[in-house]
Amino acid sequence: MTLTKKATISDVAKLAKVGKTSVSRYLNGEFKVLSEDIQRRIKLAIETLDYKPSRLASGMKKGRTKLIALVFADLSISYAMEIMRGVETACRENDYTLLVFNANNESEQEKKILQLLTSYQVEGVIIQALRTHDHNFYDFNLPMVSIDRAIHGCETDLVHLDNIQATKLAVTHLIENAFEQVLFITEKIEDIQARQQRSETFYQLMQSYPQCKGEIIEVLDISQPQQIDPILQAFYQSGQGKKQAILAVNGVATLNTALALKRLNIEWGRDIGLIGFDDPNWAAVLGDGITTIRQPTLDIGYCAFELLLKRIQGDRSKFKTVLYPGELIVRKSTIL
Amino acid sequence: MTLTKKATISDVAKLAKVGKTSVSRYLNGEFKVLSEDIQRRIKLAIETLDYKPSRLASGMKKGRTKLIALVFADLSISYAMEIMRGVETACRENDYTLLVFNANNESEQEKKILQLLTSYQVEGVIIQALRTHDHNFYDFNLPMVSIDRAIHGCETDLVHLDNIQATKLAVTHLIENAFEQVLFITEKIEDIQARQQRSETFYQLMQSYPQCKGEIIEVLDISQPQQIDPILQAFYQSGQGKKQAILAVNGVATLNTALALKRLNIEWGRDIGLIGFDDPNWAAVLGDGITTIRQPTLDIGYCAFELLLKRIQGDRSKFKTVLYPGELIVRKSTIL
DNA sequence: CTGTTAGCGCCTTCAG
DNA sequence: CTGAAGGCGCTAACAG
Repeated sequence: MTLTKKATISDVAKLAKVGKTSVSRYLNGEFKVLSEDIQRRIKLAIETLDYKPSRLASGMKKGRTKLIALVFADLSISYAMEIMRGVETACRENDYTLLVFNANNESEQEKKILQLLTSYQVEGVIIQALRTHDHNFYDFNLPMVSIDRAIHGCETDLVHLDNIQATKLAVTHLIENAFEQVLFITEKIEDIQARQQRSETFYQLMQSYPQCKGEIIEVLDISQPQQIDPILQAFYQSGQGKKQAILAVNGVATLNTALALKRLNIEWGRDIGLIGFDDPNWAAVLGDGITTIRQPTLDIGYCAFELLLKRIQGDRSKFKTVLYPGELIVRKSTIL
Repeated sequence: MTLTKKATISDVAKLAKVGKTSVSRYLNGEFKVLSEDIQRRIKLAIETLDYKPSRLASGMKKGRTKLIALVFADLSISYAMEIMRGVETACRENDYTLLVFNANNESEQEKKILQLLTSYQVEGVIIQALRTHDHNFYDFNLPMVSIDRAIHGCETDLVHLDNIQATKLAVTHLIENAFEQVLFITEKIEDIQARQQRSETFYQLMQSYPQCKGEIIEVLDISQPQQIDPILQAFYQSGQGKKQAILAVNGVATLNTALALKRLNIEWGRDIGLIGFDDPNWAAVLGDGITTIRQPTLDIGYCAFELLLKRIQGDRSKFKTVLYPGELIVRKSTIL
């Protein structure tokens, strides 16, 4: 219930009748160089004063703020949230604190954020970059690890889903279930690595299965019915009794595809197959469940932090790319 | 591409051939007290040195770190995410930076977090407290606004859904649609305010409608089928031709209720009515859509920040509670 | 208008 | 083992 000013290290020192240095040492766990007696007195003083060391001050002095930043291209997708949970968990376990930023899909914003980071002397950054950026990442002298996408012209550790393996999983599943015509539907690919890899892998894999025809459609705004409905309709009508499926590039695409199918009165799991990347919590309950390829998002976030921590601690080894395998979650939507 | 040490205010001052004070003033926008000439020189120096002021240092000096904290009881629910987006947006617009914490439903953790906050000298806190806490919030001398739940023994500004109005919305809708038996299903209420208010309001409202029988069921772990399935089954069987509906206390409850109904082969929108608080993105696509009461989550987050900012800026007025009205989103699940 | 002087709270020599 | 002195980068008086 201290209404008094916040206690400082000097207050503690005074009360414990020791030098500030000893208190500082105590705070930093250098117990071997402190007599039992002094430790006890300091401990007591700290408790009675309810003293909390200022990380600002110590951070300024040592340059170690115990702050890391997490920068998202778009915070509004549930995927970002899941990643964040992983990072947050790792932070908590390692006594780091998380600054969260949302570039909001604006390059200008992303740039500003990066500036801010140096202002706060964060020790490192985990970033899901906005495509291949236009501003310079490379004059950015901070430990950094990327998630999802490599940053052009700026080598970093990188962690993301093994898109090739994951796509293979999806395609194999479709082939095994005797689908004869598959539409890969994706948002504007731009230079977003996951979308590129998934669509390319899809394209290449389909070559090896003559019994099944693959097709890729890139939609500008996947949430616009007028853009997506006719495409799906046309695809469906082109089926002519063939067994058809749709593969959606991510959670958003899956949801919007499902919505469109509803509007068109095409039922997945009966009229058509549906499978999507990401495994949002609603996937199990849409219709009789939608088959998905799940990403280990928590692990990805956690791993990103671990890589970052190593860099912060001085790891100078070659940049790593950590790929996490996807997991196929089979549900009714692909069992026609 | 500066590989050289980070520039400091002194470097700028030296290069611009002015005093540090002038640079400081420049940085703080006190242009009226600076000659054009000096301003120009400073500007130039800052640019050539790529100087970025350290918020740590200035924060330490002025006590204004431009940092605020957002503390969640549970970061894993999508509701938290949406709130966060609102807060983040407000932060961005006001040049504040967001520290995000997850108490992870552990009181111990929440306590630690609060400690940390003072370490970083955050200027304020937005908190979704863990129930009525066991540790002391009130010796916590920081601007603070709560979301969702009031904090027992610690008055703060508070912003959340108008649960009374929202519940009324739901009940009225059900009555208007001639339901005769309604089950309110909720997770363990404990002392979580939203759950209390919703269930109590439900209970009271039902008194005024003799034509409709209300019932409240509190489930310990709503995601456990063995806990929820038999309850729903029993309720359904007790119907005897009456028009029945289920009202779920939040998004999680809605989802789990839907899952259970699926398992029990009871179809919402046909066999039974279903309506839930919160409006998660999947609500529109579960079955033919689930009727919901939507919370303006973005606004709630945004508003929380605004209230906090006022407090930070010295507002000492009486504590406010801001209630946001819910919005009824009618879908097929309540149109039998 | 401008610069000098003290610190903010802490950590790091460097002598005891 | 311990403490005094100096300084991290910045700002707030106080002089000029």
